[in-house]
This record gives sequence, C-alpha cells and structure tokens, in this order.
Amino acid sequence: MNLTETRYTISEVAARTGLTQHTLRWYERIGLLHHVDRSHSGQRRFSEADLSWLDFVGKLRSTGMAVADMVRYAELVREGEHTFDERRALLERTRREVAARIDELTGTLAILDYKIGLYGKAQP
Amino acid sequence: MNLTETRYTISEVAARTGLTQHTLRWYERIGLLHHVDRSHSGQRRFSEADLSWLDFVGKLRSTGMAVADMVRYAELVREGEHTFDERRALLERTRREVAARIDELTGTLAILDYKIGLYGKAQP
DNA sequence: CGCTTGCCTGGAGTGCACTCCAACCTCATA
DNA sequence: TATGAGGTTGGAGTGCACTCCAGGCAAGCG
Repeated sequence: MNLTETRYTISEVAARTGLTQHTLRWYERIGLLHHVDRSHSGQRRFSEADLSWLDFVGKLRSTGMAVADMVRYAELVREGEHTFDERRALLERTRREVAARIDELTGTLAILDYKIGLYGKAQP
Repeated sequence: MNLTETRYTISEVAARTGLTQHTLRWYERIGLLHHVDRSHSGQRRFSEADLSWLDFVGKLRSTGMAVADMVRYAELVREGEHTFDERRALLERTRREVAARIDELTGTLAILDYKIGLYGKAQP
C-alpha cells in the first residue's frame, strides 16, 4: 500500500463531485460508499478509489437507477468474485433501460421540435 | 360543439394512459388538467382533447420536467395567445435539457458497455 | 487562552409526486 | 329493495432521496 497516496477531505470531495457533504455522509451510512478511512481525529479521508467509485455511482445515478439498487451493486462488489454474474446481469439490465430511455427522449425531442415549430410560425 | 363526441370515464382514461385514477384526479386538482367535464351525476367524462393533453403531459413528464413547471405551462395555455413567447421559451429550454440528457445517457451507455465488457472477459 | 473553522454523530425534517382513506353517491342488475 | 361496481370529495399518509439540526470535538491563529 502506498502511504503517500493522496487523500481528500469531505469538503474537497463535495466540491469535486457536486454532492453535498450531507449526501456523502449519507451515502456511507446506507452502504453505497464502503467505509471511508478516517484521520487520527476521526475525520474522513477519501481515497482516489473512493472518488472513482463516486464517479461511477454518479453515472448509475444519472440513469435513474434507484439508490437501493446501487447499494445492492455495492454489496455485490464487496462480496467478491462469485457475484460477477449477478453484477453483469444488473449492468446489462441497466444498459437496456438506458437505451430505451434514449429512444424515448429522442421521440420527445421530435415532439418538442414540432410544437416549437408551431409557435415559431404563429409568432416569429 | 359536437354533442356526440366520445367521452371517457376515469377508469378508461387510467387504462389508456397508465396513470392511476388517483393521479388523474390529483392532476385536475393542481391545475395540470383543466376542469374536466362531468356527467349529470357528477362523474368525470374526459374528452379526446383531455386525452391528447395528457399524452403531451406524459411526454413532458418523461423529460424530467417538474410538475410545477408543467402546471405553469398549462396556465400559460389557458391564458391565451399573448403567452406564446413564454410558452415557446419554456419548450425551447426543455428541448435543450432533453438534448443534454440524451448526450449524458449516451456517455453512460459507453461506460456501461465498457464495464459489461470487463465482466464478460474475466475481471471487473 | 479564546475564537474560528471544519468536521463528527444520530436523528429529525423536507419536498416532491403521488397514493390512499373514509364517507358518501349513483346506477344497473338480481 | 338490496347488493355490487364504479364514481365523488377533502385531507391524510407514503416512499424516496436527500437535507438539516443540535451538540460536540480538534486544530490553527492572534
């Protein structure tokens, strides 16, 4: 283990991720973030690994995945290699949902363009 | 006015739109749905216009637009032609958000594919 | 030394978008 | 006439994802 590895305080992580300090603590509490290291005085010291996990969580979050499902995924990761199949299945299901969502939004875009076009003609 | 125009009960509309009867009544209460006609005994009788409005609301809803904003749009529609500019602006803002969301999801899709690829081979 | 800043905790509170409840009404059918 | 299905209302309740609070601790500064 590299003892000189960079660590980040909660306010730094909040600034980098856009999450609030409250939300970061809450993520840890519910198990979405595995126990974060502490300084000798008990303050959180986030690692690069924590940051990249938060980054990935942000992606999942942006897909609309429920927090409970992300916690489930985090548990699977912690449980080790024998959960590979379940993890891949979860990711594949999410992938299908994201693709469907993109299609849906693309359709909505067309409708918005149509409506905007109507307003555009009526009142240029 | 065409007196033979088809009308729908709340359960029919719920079945067609996928919304619950509760939600339909709530939409009317908050002004997202303009006052729906009633039968002589006070039951709602939805018109085709109500259905297509609900359809459009569903599209807006699927973009992630807040209910309060949709109510605002509904108010603008009720207020008449002098709100055209504001309506178009609202739709254009929504359009930009939808386009951005599609981009975001497309990026997420790539990341999911990458992760799934890793599981497919051997390691996460 | 006191003061400020930053962080800690468990638990309570918030806002959104529904979702349900209780009590009641109307109509068609048995 | 009574029973059941489907509808009405205002208001209360729910689940989610945060968001905030009170009370306290530790380090740095003048």
